[in-house]
Amino acid sequence: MAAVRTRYAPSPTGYMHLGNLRTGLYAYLTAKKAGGQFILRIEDTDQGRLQEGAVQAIYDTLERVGLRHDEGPDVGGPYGPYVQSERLEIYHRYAEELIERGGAYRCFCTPEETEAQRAAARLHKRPFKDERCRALTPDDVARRLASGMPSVVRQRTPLTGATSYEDVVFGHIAVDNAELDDSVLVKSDGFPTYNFANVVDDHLMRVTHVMRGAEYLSSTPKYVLIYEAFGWDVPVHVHLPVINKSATEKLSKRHGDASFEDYYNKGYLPGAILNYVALLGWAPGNDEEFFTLEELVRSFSFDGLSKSPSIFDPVKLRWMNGEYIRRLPFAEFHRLALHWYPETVRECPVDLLALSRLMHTRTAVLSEIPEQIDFVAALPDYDPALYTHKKMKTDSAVALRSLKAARDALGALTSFGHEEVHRALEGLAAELGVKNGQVMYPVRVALSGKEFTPGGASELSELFGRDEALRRIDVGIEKLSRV
RNA sequence: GGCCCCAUGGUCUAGAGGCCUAGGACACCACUCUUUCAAGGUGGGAACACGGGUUCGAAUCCCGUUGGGGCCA
Repeated sequence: MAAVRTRYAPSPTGYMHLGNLRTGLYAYLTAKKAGGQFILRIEDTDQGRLQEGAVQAIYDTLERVGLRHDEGPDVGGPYGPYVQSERLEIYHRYAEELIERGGAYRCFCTPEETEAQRAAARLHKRPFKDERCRALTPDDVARRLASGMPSVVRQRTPLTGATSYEDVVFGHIAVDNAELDDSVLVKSDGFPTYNFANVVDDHLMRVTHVMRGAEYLSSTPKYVLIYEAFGWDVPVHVHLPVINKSATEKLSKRHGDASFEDYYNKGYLPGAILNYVALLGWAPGNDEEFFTLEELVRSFSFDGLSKSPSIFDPVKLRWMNGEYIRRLPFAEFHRLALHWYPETVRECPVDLLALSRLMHTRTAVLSEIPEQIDFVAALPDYDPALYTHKKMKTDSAVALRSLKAARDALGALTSFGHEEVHRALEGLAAELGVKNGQVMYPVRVALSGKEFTPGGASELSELFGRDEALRRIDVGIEKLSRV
């Protein structure tokens, strides 16, 4: 049996949405699991929808998630070109051959005429087959062509019989040929449609497993007919369940939905995104849910693919990203976090490593870092009402007393590590006969001006160092004195 | 509308006739740890769409209904 070859064939029409990425991932896994080749092909025949920079975005995304293609526009390969707009000659040649073989015909109808036939077909509840152009003799065609009449190439779908194929995930799919429309294969501008280009390219590029979204499930019989008309082997088909945004909406790149770029730019790790997306529509058969790309290659199997569409859950992605971040070696987390520390924080005298240590378990998404540390470079102005906290049993009087005592206690420390500070504050609470929180909470608020912070009073004290810590406590004392 | 496909908690899913008192994960709730918030630990609520068959036995097989999705318009 020939080596397994799969292809990922995105259209450069915008950012890469996650469902698309997952299709690429599964194609990659299928090829690599079998030691075969993974091909990248750019499907840019829909010239109207091309987007500037979209091809680059495809390269960048594949690179970031580690899906390396063996053949493609940038790396070359024996079956190029790998960009459809550069293959026009090839499509024309095969279109002619298909016409000769009876699998297609030239249609000279104007859009109006076609629409009229369509309407008539609809009225009779029949699929659209262009009876007039189907009946044209070779001479008629030659004459019209010579006179410069514009034309398209249409698939000649059989009037009788049935066409079927075995889909790996959906099983036996069959349709009556009489139900099929004669769709356009080559447009009047000379560009092929997906319907034609995908078949020609997959065959010429020796693709063994065609993997694509389930939305193609019901048009695949038409493609099978084309393979058969050419006398080509029909590749294995693997249709993947679609990923929806909600029960009623699907993920669309037009709405700027879940695109890889969006998540990547927000500080999601490529590995986490890929891992999450791998599990939408595929399950390993056990309870594992963390996989590196290599592990996916090992575990992946068609058996685990599901048939029903799934809904993309950003909340679970966020959780998974948090897990990935927590599992990062500390040095690696620090390196990543640094990019998200504002200039003011990077330039202030706090120990950034200590800050990162506080942030490591508290970061689910990198982009959420700035707001969590917005009190570090400068103490924000805050409402002294913060000092009143029911659960901590503090009010302004308790807080004021604690802060004053803490000021003295901390001022006397010779070492300002968080353990020393913690011990000192604990001792202070005992001395004052109050609960730990009645001292800790006000100190933490004074240090940060915030209700919630990464780390508590002692960690923040160490972070700021004695001078800054005492200064902030003084500000708190002053605020409370004015209440 | 025609054709194709799908159907386990809110979500992702395990389950390929008895192992199911339906398992895991996210989310949610409670408790715990505790110097706030996270993280961690413990516990909890929550599903086989419905109706018929087949079978000693069905989430698992068959048919229908309902619901959802896709393709062609």
